Amino acid sequence: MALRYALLGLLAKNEATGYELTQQFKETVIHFWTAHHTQIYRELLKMEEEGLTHSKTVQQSDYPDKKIYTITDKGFAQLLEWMLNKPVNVPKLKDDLLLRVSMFHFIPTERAIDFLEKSKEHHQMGLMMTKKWQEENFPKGTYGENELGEYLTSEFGIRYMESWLSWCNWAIKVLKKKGES
Amino acid sequence: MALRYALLGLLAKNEATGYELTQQFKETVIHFWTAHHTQIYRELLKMEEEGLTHSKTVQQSDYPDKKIYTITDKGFAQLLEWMLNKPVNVPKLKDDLLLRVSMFHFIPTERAIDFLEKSKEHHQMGLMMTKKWQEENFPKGTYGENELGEYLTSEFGIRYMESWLSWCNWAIKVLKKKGES
DNA sequence: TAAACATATGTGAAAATACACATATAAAAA
DNA sequence: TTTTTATATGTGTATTTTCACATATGTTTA
Repeated sequence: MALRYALLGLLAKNEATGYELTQQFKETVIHFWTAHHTQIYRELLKMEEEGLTHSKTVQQSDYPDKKIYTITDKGFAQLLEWMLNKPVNVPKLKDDLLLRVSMFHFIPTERAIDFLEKSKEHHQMGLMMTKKWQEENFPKGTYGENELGEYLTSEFGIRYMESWLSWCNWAIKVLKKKGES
Repeated sequence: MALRYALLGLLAKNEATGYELTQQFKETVIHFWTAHHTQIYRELLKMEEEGLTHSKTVQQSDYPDKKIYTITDKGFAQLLEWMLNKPVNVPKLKDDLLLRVSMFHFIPTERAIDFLEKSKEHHQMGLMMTKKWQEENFPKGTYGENELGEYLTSEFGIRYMESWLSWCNWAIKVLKKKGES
């Protein structure tokens, strides 16, 4: 249900195609919401049926046609209604790596450290990219009127990844200490 | 698919009922995986059909009968096979509050701060409880042989909530600065 | 005295999500 | 020269997850 509000929130800032929305999910929304591209396209169709968005098809010669979506007044009204009057659901997390960590006592220590090292690489990469993105979009912490939300959540993403890396280093230390004994 | 491995991991440590597993999900697994109790009961039934677990029903006079599940050799073998040979999926997150934060530019500043203050309370509570749980279960950082995983992930939970709180304070400061102008 | 909470396990149906696949073309990289 | 990547939007199906509800009883709280 809330996927639509994520999409409406993005459309309230800029009109966009399903493809562009998918890219934005990977770039910025990733810090707090995940969705498959097929799910995004289907939700866009449903929202148009309900009059929350409106689309125009644009022909392109060398690429496939694209559908540009805009938010309607009704859509924006529903977005605000949700934001201000609907209860905040508990966060839902599924972290495959942490699930494995929770069973590290079943596997060899070296293998466990491998998992953490690989995960460190991923998070280091993500951290670098998000920092770069942040510098490009909010140089010296300056943000536009309609960018406040993105500014706050991208900072969340950075802090999350930093905290992840620091925890990872701690966990590796614990494992190495255990390996010695 | 991975829910079953979370359950097998817990059962590999101790036999348990569906009810108890649900409690454990709320207490410790919460830091990396969420599941509804009906989903847990259904997965347990399916796993038993597939011979990964085994159950015995225990009659109780004043409470309803309970089914105590144990992991089978086949179940443990599959758990290890998954841990060591299956690719690690990308984490999936749905955070309703952060989704709202990403649209804070649409609502009054005071209202936005309210959201963050309430969220701070939740995380402060969670942090306290997890710290208490950690002290009870791992006094002075000592953990048993089959508790390594829980030790590492509970520390992750604590650091996550601390980082959350610190980000929250930062965000509130940003909003207050904005409110002044 | 009534309501809520803890114990304990589920079913039926709906909604959300993921997986495999399909289509179509150009540019860039291996 | 073959493969991969980027552009762009989907369908059909399967799996996962949630929601509302059901059952049954003892204790605690308002």
